[in-house]
Amino acid sequence: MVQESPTFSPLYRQIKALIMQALESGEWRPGEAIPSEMDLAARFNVSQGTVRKAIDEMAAENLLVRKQGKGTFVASHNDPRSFFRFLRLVPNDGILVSPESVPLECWRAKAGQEASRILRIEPGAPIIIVRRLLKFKGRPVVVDEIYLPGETFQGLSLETLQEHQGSLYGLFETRFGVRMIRADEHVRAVAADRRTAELLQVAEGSPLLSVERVTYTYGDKPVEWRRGLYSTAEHYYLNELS
Amino acid sequence: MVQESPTFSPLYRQIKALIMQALESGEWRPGEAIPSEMDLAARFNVSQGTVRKAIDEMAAENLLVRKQGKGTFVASHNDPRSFFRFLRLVPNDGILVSPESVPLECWRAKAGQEASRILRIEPGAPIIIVRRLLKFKGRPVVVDEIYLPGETFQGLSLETLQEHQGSLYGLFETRFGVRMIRADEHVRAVAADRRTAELLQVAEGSPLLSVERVTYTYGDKPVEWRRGLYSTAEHYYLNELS
DNA sequence: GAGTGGTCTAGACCACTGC
DNA sequence: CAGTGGTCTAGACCACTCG
Repeated sequence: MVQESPTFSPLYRQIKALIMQALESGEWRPGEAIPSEMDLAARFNVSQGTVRKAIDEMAAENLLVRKQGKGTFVASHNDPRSFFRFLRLVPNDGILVSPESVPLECWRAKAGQEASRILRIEPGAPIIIVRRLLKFKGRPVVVDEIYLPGETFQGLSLETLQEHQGSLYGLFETRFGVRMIRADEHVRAVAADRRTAELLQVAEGSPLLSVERVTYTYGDKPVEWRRGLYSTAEHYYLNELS
Repeated sequence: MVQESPTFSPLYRQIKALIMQALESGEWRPGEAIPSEMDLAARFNVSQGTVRKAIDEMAAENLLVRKQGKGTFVASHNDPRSFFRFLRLVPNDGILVSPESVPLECWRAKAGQEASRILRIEPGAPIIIVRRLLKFKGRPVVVDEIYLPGETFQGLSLETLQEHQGSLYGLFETRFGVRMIRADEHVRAVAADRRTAELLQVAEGSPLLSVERVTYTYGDKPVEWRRGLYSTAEHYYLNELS
């Protein structure tokens, strides 16, 4: 037989793509329930099992959350269960506490070479830069410098950041309709510069974790570039390998 | 109706446990094929679909590897595809190269408080300590100090380590029958001590990544505790968040 | 009790591998 | 061509949630 399908894609993946598309278009908002498996099966003219397999994959990727007896929901960074999804910092004693976010600065700039390459925008395109402190139990532990494409985050200001309760990605979701899906982190050890040392109340030159993160939304589109400097005297960066 | 099953466990999980048990008992060795889904279904008196779901989970946990048309195989650290499974260090230029492992020392000792707690062995029980260097393109990048329970790794010597080609976990698998399944890593930034600085050819006091890893075999049994010091001038520690 | 996701089955057919 | 994993279906029943 002739191989007719060099790009063969099983039905459930096509269904997945359709659901993805609906998600991306905002047909269902974060936190809301999507239609039942039976309804989706009817809509796409496939069996429940095929829809199920599509949803299985999306649940595994943290795009959807299943709740037996209730329905399937669009994952949201405003859901308490997602708060620690992207923050891998754990206190030495192992007892997790929610950090307090202290916005320091927020200003406009034009994208330089690096920012334009990473965020895939034109050099010189508007960007927004945010600096903030993360405190655990009142103690400063992380300094973040966050680069955002200005077009996507129009109107973001220090006031917006200060008013908001909850996680930054929760704000991005509700205020700007941007859903953070996945991220890559590059971790290095660096020496604290003077300014950072003061903010984190450590000695100048003391070793800090440098965590560079690029965060992506649907379609692997980068929408955030940030560099965090972590003081790892009282905390560690946890990674589970399997 | 009365809730008869507070500890309800679906059939496919029971099957998974049985397959796990067979794996653990060594019924099939790393790299070997396990019986076909149909055979297992017959053996356990369930449908193929149920076996499939059990295997699906185990494949997702990297315990088994499926190969369409060929069969399902026991995952092995001697498989080239698994070489980088636990090493998250990437060169700045992004081009992966296999590191060269240089064993430096290997000696016997008795477990102190920390080692006994982490490896869950009696204080004073025999342990083996290995020090080694990891080189990329001839340059030293990582110093590892590895603590192993003596009982499990009887006969391990510097010569064994030097003779062996391939990954350390591959050696553990073939020589000692120990399969590394998952690991937790605690990452911090520290200053290079004099001895480490010399080995890594960096200045004393310069910042290094400290990567503490506890590695587990079947049944979440810890079988390795190691501390690595990584020079992150030419490499970074990569973590993918989702 | 109605509606949701979760499990289990049986059978058909497809895609890939190797003899 | 036989044997393997991979897909898809249809239907039955279970576990959970909520009104």
